Amino acid sequence: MQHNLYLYNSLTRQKEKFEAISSPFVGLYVCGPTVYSNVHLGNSRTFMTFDVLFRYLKYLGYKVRYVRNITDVGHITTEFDEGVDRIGAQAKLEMLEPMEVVQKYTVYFHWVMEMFNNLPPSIEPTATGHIIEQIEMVKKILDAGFAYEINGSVYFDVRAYLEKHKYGELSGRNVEELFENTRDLDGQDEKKFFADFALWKNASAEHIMRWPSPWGEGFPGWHLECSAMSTKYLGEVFDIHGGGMDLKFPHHESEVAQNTAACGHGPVRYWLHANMLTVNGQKMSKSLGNSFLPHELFSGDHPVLTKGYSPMVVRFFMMQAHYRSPLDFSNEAIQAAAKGYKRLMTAIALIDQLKPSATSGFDVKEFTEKCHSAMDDDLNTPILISHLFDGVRVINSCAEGKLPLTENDINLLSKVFHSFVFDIIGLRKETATEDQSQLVLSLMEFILKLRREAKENKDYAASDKIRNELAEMNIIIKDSKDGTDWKYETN
RNA sequence: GGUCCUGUGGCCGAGCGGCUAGGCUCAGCUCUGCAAAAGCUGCUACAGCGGUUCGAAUCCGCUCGGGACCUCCA
Repeated sequence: MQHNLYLYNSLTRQKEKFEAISSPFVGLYVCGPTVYSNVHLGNSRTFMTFDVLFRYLKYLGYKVRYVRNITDVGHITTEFDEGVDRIGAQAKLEMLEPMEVVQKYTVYFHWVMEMFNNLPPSIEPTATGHIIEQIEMVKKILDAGFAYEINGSVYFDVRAYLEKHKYGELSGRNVEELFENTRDLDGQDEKKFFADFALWKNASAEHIMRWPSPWGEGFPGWHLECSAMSTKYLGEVFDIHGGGMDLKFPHHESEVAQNTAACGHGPVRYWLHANMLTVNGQKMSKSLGNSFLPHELFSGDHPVLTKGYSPMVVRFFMMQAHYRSPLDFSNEAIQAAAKGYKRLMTAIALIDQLKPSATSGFDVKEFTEKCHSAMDDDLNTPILISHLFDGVRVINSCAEGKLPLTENDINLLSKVFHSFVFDIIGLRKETATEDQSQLVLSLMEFILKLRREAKENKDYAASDKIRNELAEMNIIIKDSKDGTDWKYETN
């Protein structure tokens, strides 16, 4: 595969050239949502980030198997005391069957992914659909001597693991230091060591979600599903694993340990972590009350929001920041993004109307290469977008007859813009279901004729009235030398 | 308290040793009946203090500020 893609690998803390294990195939695993509540905007940012990676790898010609799980059991709120399963807890709260909870929030999740134009993953496995695989993995880890059973639960034995392997490499953590900083180690815990984590939890009498296992009825630990499912669908070693930064520890660290314990080696070549979305400088989170849901952002129906924004404006807004930087949400910032997005889309629509010249005043090849190298540099979408706006200026100048472009260059420019804007960044046109029926076209022609006549008679009150009234119907009038254009716009 | 990241102009946000990021905002000009759009020009930057270097927003140290993680988190 001919390319020059570099990705920042959390494991080595540096950018590395991406080399697929068995090109042209690439295995990509991304930690999906725990479907006990609606995904919020911060979650969406992570999935958008890896959607761009998925898209770019495909653009480069790779055959990507993109696996993104749905966590529908095992995500425990606290591992001390009883261990409350998030799905189970929410089921009680809403008085629903756990699988109703799962279904409800999975449907919302899929809707949001579609609204943001994220491509569906190749496989979207659920934890409950892979109980057998998880039990098998627990057995393997037990057999290897890196886990122990107690009261029907099985825990990963971090101290035993530390004798042969490192724990904490990915997140840069030192277990001894963790120990020093963890207070209140009460003796109530069944774990032998504070850093041990559950592979399999015994289900108490009232626990709804339960499966038979060699250790009695129970349910799998959260970290285990990713290990089991990534191994099943991508193999013992695969190319890329992604997720939000807040999953680095303990989730991903434990995943590495489980795989290493079961197979003798780490599972992943490149670990990628997306940074957080903040609101007023603080991580978006439910407990802080600063999180809002995608549909609230679309409608503007939330105290934090001054108005609604379309999904593509939101996506564009996210793409203007690098995925490894925190991104702060504010009304002002997204307002600015909305205008930028419109400017970009308007220019793209203009490309096909450009009139070719015999010569070109712009180097389209060089432009294309710049766009490529931006993406090659660890998916630097903000730089890519800055280049695209250089292209926007070129398109607009050409449209005004101030800059010549050959027919070949125009075609090339059109191709490049479509590739990067639609295929790679994953924006899509948000045409406001424009009614192109003959009736509408005739009526508009008639209205514009009335306005032209008013203008010719210098009856500007009338012409302005027509323009203003149309604007209220979201029909935007633009006068130019050649006449008057109109278009229907939303937002 | 520990580990790590970060501090750029009115706002957002790249850059990571020398070369205009870009978007939005604001001002002027061109176009225009006026708008809008577009083009051109301009306006404010690299938290502070030291150090390394011919040269630092970029490397090092300290100070101050912000954030993430340290078994809920995308």
